[in-house]
Amino acid sequence: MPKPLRADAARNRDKLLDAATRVFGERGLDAPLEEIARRAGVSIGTLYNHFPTREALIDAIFPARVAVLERIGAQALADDDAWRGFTRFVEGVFALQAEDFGLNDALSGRFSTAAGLAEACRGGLEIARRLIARAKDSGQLRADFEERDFITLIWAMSKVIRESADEAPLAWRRCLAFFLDGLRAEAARPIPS
Amino acid sequence: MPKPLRADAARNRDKLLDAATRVFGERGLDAPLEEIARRAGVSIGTLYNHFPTREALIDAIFPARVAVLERIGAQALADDDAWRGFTRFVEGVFALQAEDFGLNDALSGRFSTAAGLAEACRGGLEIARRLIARAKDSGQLRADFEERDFITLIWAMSKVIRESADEAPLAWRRCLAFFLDGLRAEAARPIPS
DNA sequence: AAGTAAGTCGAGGTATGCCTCAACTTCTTC
DNA sequence: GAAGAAGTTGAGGCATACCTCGACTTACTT
Repeated sequence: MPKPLRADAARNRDKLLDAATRVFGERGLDAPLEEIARRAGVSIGTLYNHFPTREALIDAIFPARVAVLERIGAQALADDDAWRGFTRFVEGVFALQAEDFGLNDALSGRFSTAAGLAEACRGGLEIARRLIARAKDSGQLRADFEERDFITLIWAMSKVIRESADEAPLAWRRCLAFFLDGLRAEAARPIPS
Repeated sequence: MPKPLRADAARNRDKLLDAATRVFGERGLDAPLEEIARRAGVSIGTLYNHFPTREALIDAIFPARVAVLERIGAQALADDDAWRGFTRFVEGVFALQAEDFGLNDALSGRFSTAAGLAEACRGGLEIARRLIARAKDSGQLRADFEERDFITLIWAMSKVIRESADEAPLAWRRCLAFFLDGLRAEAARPIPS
């Protein structure tokens, strides 16, 4: 339906998406749009011509990246061992976040105004829900761990990832290991009110 | 040594500290200084007259707040049960952070350029170190938990606290409970490299 | 009560980043 | 290759926040 772009416009659009992916990846979703335009070798006006809002740009990039998570989740669901599937999924998600500050922001809910991104996140959460249920059913994941706790975990780890990126880029793995040990059914103690 | 302030200046200084405490508490350490001046009923020039940099203002407020942590830590060290002391300290720290976004920023290392604050944090860490050692010695805290993991935990929880403050102000307690269950010696599994 | 040091004020300069639009350039079509 | 549609440009207006400085006001001293 949308009429085809002129050749140069299509080229510029690609350059913009490319630059945006890099800049968002390095600096997060609130990186200055002017830097994206600069890196794309294009004027700020052209950026706005293609993507009238920051959300539009985000929506053009991140749903596909989030979809990668769904693939990881699908593989995890195929794992014989429900616990191993769950942990591999979680580790996979954070490993991706560690390489891409934009994805990090995207998953931790900043810019949830970007409709396509929000939709993709819902898809990812759906898979997470299934992995959680399966790991609980197998008796390996503690019974009181819920979907909302998964979201909380994403918040927690996203900060750790960002904060330690320069100094100790593997710190998040240690932190996650501790956390996962607390999620095993046999480690569970009642949550104090 | 510093000659005494004129009466009105001392009053303004107090009003500024008061306003800054509230504004930092609500909005974090990067709150606009002009709002602090406004809330103090004083001009921006007066703010700069008393506190030439943001750091000076932070240093005038937060060392005392961080010192509260040391008191909590001292109480925790007095607890018969080393594990209970450790967990009470941790919970105490985060409970304070939950009430004060400024303290939250302060402890998670933003504005570590503020010398007095950094010093106070070092003091707090010293206590944490002792609590950790004691809880490990008692065989209750897992042996591979280190001081740097405590710092990582602070990063993690600070984000959870901030993010959930509006929607679910108790989410951090759940998250912390899971995490602490993973810190018990009997829950510990080797950390994957 | 006057003189002066101390303190206050706030308009305005600087910087960053958002976003627009009228003039210009380039592609495509016939 | 001319005309028109499509796309690009970047200066400039807007907003926020930082920070300064010269004119003004107030408190203290004698």
